[in-house]
Amino acid sequence: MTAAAGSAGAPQELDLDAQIAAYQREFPEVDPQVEKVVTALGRLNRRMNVAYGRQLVDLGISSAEWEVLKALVVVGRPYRLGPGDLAKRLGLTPAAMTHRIDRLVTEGLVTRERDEANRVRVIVELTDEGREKWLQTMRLAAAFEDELLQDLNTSERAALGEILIRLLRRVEDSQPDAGGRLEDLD
Amino acid sequence: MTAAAGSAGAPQELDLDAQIAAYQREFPEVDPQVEKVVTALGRLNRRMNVAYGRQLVDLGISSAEWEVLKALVVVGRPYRLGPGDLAKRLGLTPAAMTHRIDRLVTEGLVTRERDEANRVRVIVELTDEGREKWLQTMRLAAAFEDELLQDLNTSERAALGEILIRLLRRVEDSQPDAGGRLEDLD
DNA sequence: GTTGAAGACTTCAGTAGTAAACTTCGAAGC
DNA sequence: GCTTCGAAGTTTACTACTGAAGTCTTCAAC
Repeated sequence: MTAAAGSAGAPQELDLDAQIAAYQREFPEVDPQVEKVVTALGRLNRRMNVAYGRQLVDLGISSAEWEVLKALVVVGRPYRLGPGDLAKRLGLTPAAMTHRIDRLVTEGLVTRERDEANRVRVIVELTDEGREKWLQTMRLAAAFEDELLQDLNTSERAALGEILIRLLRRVEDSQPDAGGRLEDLD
Repeated sequence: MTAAAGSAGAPQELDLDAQIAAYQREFPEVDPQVEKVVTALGRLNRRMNVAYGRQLVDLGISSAEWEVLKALVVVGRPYRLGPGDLAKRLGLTPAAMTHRIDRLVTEGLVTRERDEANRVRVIVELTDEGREKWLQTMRLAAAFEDELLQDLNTSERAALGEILIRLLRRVEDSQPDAGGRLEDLD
């Protein structure tokens, strides 16, 4: 889940086949089958992100805020991390985390306090309200995902998952980690 | 293709199974199979975007610039569009397009001139250099995509494409278009 | 015990985006 | 032929991010 926020409107996309045709016209060496898979993948992902983004708007938080809540929930109780650690996990600079935390504190979704045992450190902790907000996002996301996959039976889902994981492993191998900023979340 | 640019480093991600386990621990109602498919999809897409982004860095352009080149190439000769039309296609505000075009003009990848037949309008046209730059991105992207899909035989590729398109159709139906910004491209 | 270096976070300057105000050209009404 | 309206782009104000500089605490060395 990630996505959407601004609102200049969604891009006006060509039909998938028209897009592939344009690629073939302008760059004949392209393999249409490969391009179709890749383009569909990107487009599906984008649409999903738009959907998640709308759900977040309904819940009154931005996807930037959601990312932070998710990172805190995933580490488990007592739902604490330092700003620097959060920044690494989210792929942001510490400076950006400072501001995100400011907003979340203002909204009561996390607290920020100095670590008394080691006063250089700061501890960001999820509040009950923050945890509840995250649970709400999960309920909406799960409903959307169930609907999205409703046309696929169990074996199709398994096959899709297996192929995606195979592809994922291949990119991760060639991209041992490190790297360039990204855009989305899980 | 879209992606990466900044450089606070890539997010430090949990292992896929560990991530699913965390979701199950914190939100037991979740369907692990569904979550696995969705998470793998998002993660694969992100990794791909990182890869595309690196290629663009190597070629000396940003993904913002690349989006504009692509839109112009896709319309075909004489590779012309107005700023407003470009903004709609890319899902940006006209204001943002003004600045993107500024940069592209400075780099010689597009030209901007008033439409003499209708002096309210501006015409953005791809230069030969801009078209060549786009072709270079396609050559790199195609090589990466071939490598990515090398483990899949033709029927697996076809099956994957078919499923993705089925899912895409479902989201597009429930999301008749309109609305929230997005992040990636094709 | 004071000094110096390292680490963790924040602050500052610069960039790219949105939203909204503004400017200009073209078309229509009278 | 002037006036008004609308469409197309640009400018302005504000937000969120990066990268680099700055501040404050801790730890090690002397």
